[in-house]
Amino acid sequence: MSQSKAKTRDRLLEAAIAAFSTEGIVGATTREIARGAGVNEVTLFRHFQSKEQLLAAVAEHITALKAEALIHTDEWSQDLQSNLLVYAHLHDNMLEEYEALIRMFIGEAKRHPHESLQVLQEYFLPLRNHLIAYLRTCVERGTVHAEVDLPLAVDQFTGMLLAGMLRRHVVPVERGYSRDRYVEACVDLFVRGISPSAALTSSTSPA
Amino acid sequence: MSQSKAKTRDRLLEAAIAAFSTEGIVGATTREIARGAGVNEVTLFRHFQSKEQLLAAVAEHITALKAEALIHTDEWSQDLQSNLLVYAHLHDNMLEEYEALIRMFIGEAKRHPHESLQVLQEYFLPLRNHLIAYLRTCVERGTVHAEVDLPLAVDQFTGMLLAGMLRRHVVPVERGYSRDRYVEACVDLFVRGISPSAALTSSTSPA
DNA sequence: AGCCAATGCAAGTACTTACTTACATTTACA
DNA sequence: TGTAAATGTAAGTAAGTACTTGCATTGGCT
Repeated sequence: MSQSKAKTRDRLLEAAIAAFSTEGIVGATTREIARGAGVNEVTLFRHFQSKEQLLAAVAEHITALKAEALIHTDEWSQDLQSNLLVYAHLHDNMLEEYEALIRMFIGEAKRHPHESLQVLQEYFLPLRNHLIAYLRTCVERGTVHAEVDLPLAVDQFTGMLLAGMLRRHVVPVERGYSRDRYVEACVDLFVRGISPSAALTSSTSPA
Repeated sequence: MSQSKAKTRDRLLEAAIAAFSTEGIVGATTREIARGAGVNEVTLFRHFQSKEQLLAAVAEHITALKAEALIHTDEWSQDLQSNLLVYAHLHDNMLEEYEALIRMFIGEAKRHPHESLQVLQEYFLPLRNHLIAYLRTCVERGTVHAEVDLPLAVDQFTGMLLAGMLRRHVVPVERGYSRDRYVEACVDLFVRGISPSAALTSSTSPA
């Protein structure tokens, strides 16, 4: 019995994620969420006392899935450029998969700061730390120069990917390059930026 | 008389921008917008027949202001790095000024595609074209290598700035670097990427 | 079979929203 | 000063919302 209860709870959470993503938090109705889960609206309120608590449970439910994202990231087997390309595509696919949810929480960030931070921070945090740890080994190995601020650089890198996804969905005009080409270009730009090649040009001492 | 009418219309538009930005499109109420403009709610409906038409007028009103943004961008007087730093700070300040509005339209992109595209595209388009045109002269001058896909590169550059703004407001945690430092680092990374320094490392032919 | 938790169903409550109508009042300008 | 456009005031409508209550029904477990 408690298994079927957990089942309907999960279906309610999934339906809530879908409704919140596409309709927004205020725009999504408990009636529609219940219908999407195939249950009565009253059942929704028996599981979650209010719409706010449902939202909190949704945020918890999403962050609980974060461990899965790490499964395929233990292969830093190739050179820096190839490894980063693999990571970039993985990251970009995650962004694409949850694009509606991400955009929704970006818009709702000031109205629901806790849930926004919980989802958008905790979900990508392990991936981010994994990438930073890898780049640190590259610094020791000499394939990344030591002056690089790794957390900042990683934010730049993932920021380019995030902005690319947002552009695709918010300003869907023909931009003259494909999605894959953009991802590859981000890797190229990033690698050139962190490689120990030429002299460092700092903006505080312009050439 | 028609001057005072235009005045109340403008005040309604400004109040609508503020309300839409902070409360979202569905969350913002006509009552609150009218109160913010200091007029009666009925006056709002006499100027704009519906909330939807008010939103459309808001989008038009915002894009009509875009010309102003170009005023201070005709100074490409220094070297590449310095010029880009000036541009980056200008762009970043614009992002910061309209952060709530930008986040709102990102979240509402699929529900109001026309208005989202109108605002987020047309507003930054002239700035973008201005930057591309400048970089084209740099290619001719030899300070930017010729293989660079300029529109893509500019999207990467502005994308990093956009993502930086979003992180500040959506995931407001201490990141170990200041806002200015992030902007400078974006310029550094970008300049290293488009400068004709070392050999090109393409992701299609990794070293 | 029988119990009990989980769900369904019908109806209702209290509230808010966008939007309207009718009439009174202000305000600019000729 | 007179007139007409612009605004204010008061009241109301129709619809949707989150959420509740009471009771009937299901379905798994012992």
